Amino acid sequence: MNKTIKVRIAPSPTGDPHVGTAYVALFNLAFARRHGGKFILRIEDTDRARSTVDSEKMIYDSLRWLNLQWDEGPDIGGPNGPYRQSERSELYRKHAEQLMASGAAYRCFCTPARLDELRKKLQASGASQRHYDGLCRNLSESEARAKSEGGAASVVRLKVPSEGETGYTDFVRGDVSFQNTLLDDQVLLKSDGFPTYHLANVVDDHLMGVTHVMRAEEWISSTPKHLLLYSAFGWEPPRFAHLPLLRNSDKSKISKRKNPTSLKWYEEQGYLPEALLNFLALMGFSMPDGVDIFGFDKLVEHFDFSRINTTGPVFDLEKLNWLNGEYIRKLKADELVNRLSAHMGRFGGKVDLLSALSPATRATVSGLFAPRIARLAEFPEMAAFIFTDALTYDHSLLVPKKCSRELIAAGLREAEKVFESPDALADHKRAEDRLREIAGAVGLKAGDFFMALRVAVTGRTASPPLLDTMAVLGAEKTRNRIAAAVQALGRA
RNA sequence: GCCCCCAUCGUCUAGUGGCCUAGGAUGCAAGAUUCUCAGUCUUGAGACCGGGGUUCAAAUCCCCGUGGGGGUACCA
Repeated sequence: MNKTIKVRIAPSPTGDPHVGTAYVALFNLAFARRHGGKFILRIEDTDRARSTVDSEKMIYDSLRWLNLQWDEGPDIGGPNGPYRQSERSELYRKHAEQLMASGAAYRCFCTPARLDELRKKLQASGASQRHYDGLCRNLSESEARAKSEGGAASVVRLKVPSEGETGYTDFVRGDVSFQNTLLDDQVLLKSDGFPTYHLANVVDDHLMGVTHVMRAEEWISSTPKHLLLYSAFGWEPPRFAHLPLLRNSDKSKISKRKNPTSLKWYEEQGYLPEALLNFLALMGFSMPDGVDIFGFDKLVEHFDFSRINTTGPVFDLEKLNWLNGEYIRKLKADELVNRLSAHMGRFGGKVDLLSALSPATRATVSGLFAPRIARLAEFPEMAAFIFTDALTYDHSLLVPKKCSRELIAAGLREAEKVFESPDALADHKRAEDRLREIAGAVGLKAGDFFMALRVAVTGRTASPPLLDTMAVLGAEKTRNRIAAAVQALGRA
């Protein structure tokens, strides 16, 4: 009789929603789905100074944006709530008392100053032993009561065995063990009555029925503390798996100084959620067949701890950009329009430029730019010339290198005539042929002439194919722009 | 300082003792396509941290170095 698998992520609502949270959530969710288990979202807001409701809301928003849906959480409830630690204080206090009653924990009255001193002394000596000397361990009940009643501040500490070792088998790393003598008597309850991470975490995971704890590598050295706590309570601990830590290019733990870490940023830049998820999956995980592009369902299908790496992957935006471009190019025409429209409506100028166009033209324009952008946010800037009526020309661009201004002007004037007919662009090939004829007649190389036309029509030297672009604008606008360019040349 | 984790192309990785002359992807370079840019296609350069073992055989197992990272809080 197997217990239902239950996993969780437990972000702290401090600051922007972190890409590392999404990373860990992704693998937790994949594992849960793989085994028909449940995925819990728990908010760890025991740090009262830094936690904010705004930050909590952004966590929901970002995870939803990524479609990392949880089965239980503060916002949707569940059988083992509340799922916000600030609402569970009483629970932690009771459990700490239970530990004191059983003799597994004790009240400690040592001041931060004394602790500091102990730490410094030990560091200086270079010895390998625990920092806290356990002074208050031996306080009698009456002594402790006297101090308490005298108004002395206290914390609750766990009695960590002074011999033996605590170990476990990590699903991704194998056996890991620590000497108990090196582990400090952990603070369980702070002097403000709030639990530390360790206590809250263990109590919650147990009470919520968490069977597998999948978290980042930075928690490895906390694991023995947690194991000791489970044992102090007489509880069966969950199984642990420590995921590699995302890194900056200098291999240090990913940080916002050196990398964009806010999920909001990725959304604003126009990374597709499915592309970001795919990229995150690539960080430390690989498919049996080696493919790089795969969706969440494929990750679920092939998820296995043996396919997770132990080495911390460097977070490389270049590869994300490539991957995102691949996803953009794979989008169906109407879906691409939807994504671009939604993105423009939400970010940047908050104006959906595409809405000014006919449905058919929207699809055409989107399709023209899809292979040219890596992020949705690049579109409004790159396609701006489509939507504006006032282009400004740079003469040096209008006249390609080694071309004479006169010839260009003459060519443009001829081209202008071509677009006097409303259906001049009905047939791209015919229109292109006519322009080539003009180039030849005026004495310009076709390439140079097309470049001049491109600048005249778009104001820039890089654009989608000229005739496609002109067709989107229509004959009239095309002609007007060419005329404007001729004028601009005249003024030069 | 002490404890723990880790180590294959610049980067993400495949590799679980012989299929390895180390594979793929990205990035880079070159070429093709071409009205520019992008895309697409083709080609190229590019790695087993070092030293000892074990073995007929080691990128793969063991040990020692070295390097990197994380932890060492009344943060999480």
